[in-house]
Amino acid sequence: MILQTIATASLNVKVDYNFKLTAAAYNFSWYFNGKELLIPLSCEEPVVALVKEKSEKQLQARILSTRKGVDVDKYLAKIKFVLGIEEDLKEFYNIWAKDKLFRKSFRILKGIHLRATTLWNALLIGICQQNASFKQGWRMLAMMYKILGRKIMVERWGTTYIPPSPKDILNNVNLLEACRLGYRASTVVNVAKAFTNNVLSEDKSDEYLEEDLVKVKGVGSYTARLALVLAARKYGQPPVDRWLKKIISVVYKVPERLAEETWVKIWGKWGGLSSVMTTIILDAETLSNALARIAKGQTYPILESREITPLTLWKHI
DNA sequence: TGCCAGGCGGGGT
DNA sequence: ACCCCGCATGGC
Repeated sequence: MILQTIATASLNVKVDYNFKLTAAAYNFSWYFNGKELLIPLSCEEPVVALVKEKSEKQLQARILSTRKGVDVDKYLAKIKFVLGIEEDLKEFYNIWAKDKLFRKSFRILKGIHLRATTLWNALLIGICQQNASFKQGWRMLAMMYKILGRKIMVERWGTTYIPPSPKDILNNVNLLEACRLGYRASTVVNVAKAFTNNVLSEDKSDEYLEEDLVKVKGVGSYTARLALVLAARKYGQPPVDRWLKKIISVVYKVPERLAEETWVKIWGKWGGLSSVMTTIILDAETLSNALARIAKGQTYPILESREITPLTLWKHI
């Protein structure tokens, strides 16, 4: 069964937007090939979108499925939200251009937006980052897609994977072991149960607050906040892990206990976006390497890096 | 080998 | 409100 194009649309971009960086950041090879971006839109049907640059300020989106009668308008709205092409970051840029830690990356990264994902997938991403290196976390997530997700064929693209649904996880708990999640596996199961019990619902993903998400055992403040950033573009409460806490305390010369407060003072309502951007700026280097780069003043990503970084992940996995 | 890491919860104070 | 520890797994 091959997914075929059932609709095509042009998307006008009105804000500062760098498609390639946005598509590349924290992505896998089965979703981005350097030119075209594949966005999974629905696991049931299944439906995906393929997006590429058409011209300056214009993207082309194709919607692909196995049947014709899908709700094109609904999916187009979803594609726009995922891409963030209506997200105005002017205020964020004003801070970025002047901030001590950020300013050197401004020219390189201006126009990058975070791609949004589902609440469920955002929680999986967060759980995989818990007490693990950046590489280990993304490898764990990749294994979940490959082992528990749905492998599908897409016309003029090839193979891709749809992330496993909560049901897929609960029906194949035995396969989680092969994903090498360690003790994080039980948190994945708890979150999957929360979705199948309707404690959490994808439809309400933009209504949730941190306090709603941390009710799930294994989901703490960091994971909840990261999920709100990635699923709802809620940036008000920044995810601050040990890595970022230390970096903030070094760069701004404050005790670690004041790191979050300092971050919010600098970034205001954009703190959550800045937290994720910091990992991109420093190529998600391990803490000691990140601090060495800060000391050298290398506070911008190496776009052509041969190592695995947030912006080159898609070349490796 | 034996540490330790982009968290977390449970148990202490 | 804090502090402290154990925890699966992989990397060095």
